[in-house]
Amino acid sequence: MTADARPKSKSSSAIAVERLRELIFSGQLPAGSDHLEAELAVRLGMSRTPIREAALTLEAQGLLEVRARKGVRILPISIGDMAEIYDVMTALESMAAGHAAAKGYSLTDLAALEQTISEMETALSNENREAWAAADDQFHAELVRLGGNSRVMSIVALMADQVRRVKAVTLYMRPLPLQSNADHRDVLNAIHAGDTAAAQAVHHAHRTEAKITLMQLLVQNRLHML
Amino acid sequence: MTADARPKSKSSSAIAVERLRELIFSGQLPAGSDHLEAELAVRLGMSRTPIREAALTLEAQGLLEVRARKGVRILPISIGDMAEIYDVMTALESMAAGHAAAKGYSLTDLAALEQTISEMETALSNENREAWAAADDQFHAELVRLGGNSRVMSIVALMADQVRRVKAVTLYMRPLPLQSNADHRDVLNAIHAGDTAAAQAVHHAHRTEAKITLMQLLVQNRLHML
DNA sequence: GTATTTATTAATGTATACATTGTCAAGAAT
DNA sequence: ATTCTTGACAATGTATACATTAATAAATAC
Repeated sequence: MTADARPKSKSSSAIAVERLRELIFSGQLPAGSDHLEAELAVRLGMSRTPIREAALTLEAQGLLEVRARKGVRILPISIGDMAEIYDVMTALESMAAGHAAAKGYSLTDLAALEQTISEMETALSNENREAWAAADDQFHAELVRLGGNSRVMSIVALMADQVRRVKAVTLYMRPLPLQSNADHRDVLNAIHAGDTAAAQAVHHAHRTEAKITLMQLLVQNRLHML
Repeated sequence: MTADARPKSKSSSAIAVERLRELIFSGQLPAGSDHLEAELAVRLGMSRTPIREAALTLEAQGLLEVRARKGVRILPISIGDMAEIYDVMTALESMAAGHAAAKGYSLTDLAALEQTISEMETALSNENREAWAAADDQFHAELVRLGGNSRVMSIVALMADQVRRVKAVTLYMRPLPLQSNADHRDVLNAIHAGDTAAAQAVHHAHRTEAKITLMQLLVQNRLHML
């Protein structure tokens, strides 16, 4: 048996997907901008073929759009888009919370969820918004995982991707989300108690509140498009 | 040269997506079967490139899987998959029904939905299951459209695609869905009355019932994989 | 000066040649 | 007989050449 560290050579196409995602989320490929395939190929040091395949994949994920003879356009996100995305997340995450409660998870099973809440509390007391946002993302991902529906996991992950750029902008505009954390703990408790209706209702209310807060923030700051 | 009157020339890639979908839904590419890219290219009369691009697209849509050196595999659907799919549809369609009720649609706005219900009634009295299934699909698509969330429309359409093959099998196994039609009319009435809670609740119950019926049917007939 | 037509061209869409790599089978060593 | 090694092969992954087409500019007619 070989003692190599399994470099696990990834395909250029997979690398292109990763790198393009990074470039989009970091803002190096700004929303609304157009980019020629050949240009991106040079930038990533590969031929047009894997770039095209990556573009197809990212188009299916809703991050960009390939337009004939105009290159790929990084999709901007409007307030209306955000409303749509939040509604989808609200519906699916609430269902996941309910299903999670029905599964009779032990405290051990819920340790990961508990962990993300602790991290959010720590981040809040340190007023570290970046850390809080990261832990919040993990909380929602873990909640959905506990729901046990792989399709819900995939869809919610796609929606979370689309909302990521907007969150980066709004993170420092709003007050520290103190109430948010109490909500999270309520959801955890309802799941542990096996109360499906409560888990679903509490999380639904939590997400609805978050949506309203974000919408107001976007309107007040004239962030109609990001 | 052939006098093919094609005013609009679609790309080979787009044609490949269409044709492959047809082949999958018609069962000519059965669930679980593997197919080499070169093979499909010959079959559709084009090179591997558009076939690969179409495969990428269809993979993102959850209809098949591209596996290195094994060709594309048409994804089978298990009972567990069906449960997941129905849960996603239930959550999103119920939300759409609620939102549709909140929009204060006039009878004119709801004419298309009314039309699909009439078609289902006609199909039922004629015991025409194919026509009923087609109208049922249209009802759900129209309901989601009235909800006004484009992402919900896309996601539900994807789920409906995945469920299509299974429906073709189960269509003649179950009794005629008489209750189903009454449910549809209840949903329409709730939307017209502007009763968001009722629209959501009634549709949720309708979908939950449909899921249970289908699950029992699959288990009883040992259809663990399709 | 304006508008219509035509020609150029730049970028994608497609075909094909080539590189890479896992699979599978045959054979050697134990 | 079994397992491990090795190597040929076959299929995808990638690069590149070529075809197609819509946008743009140029030119001509009015």
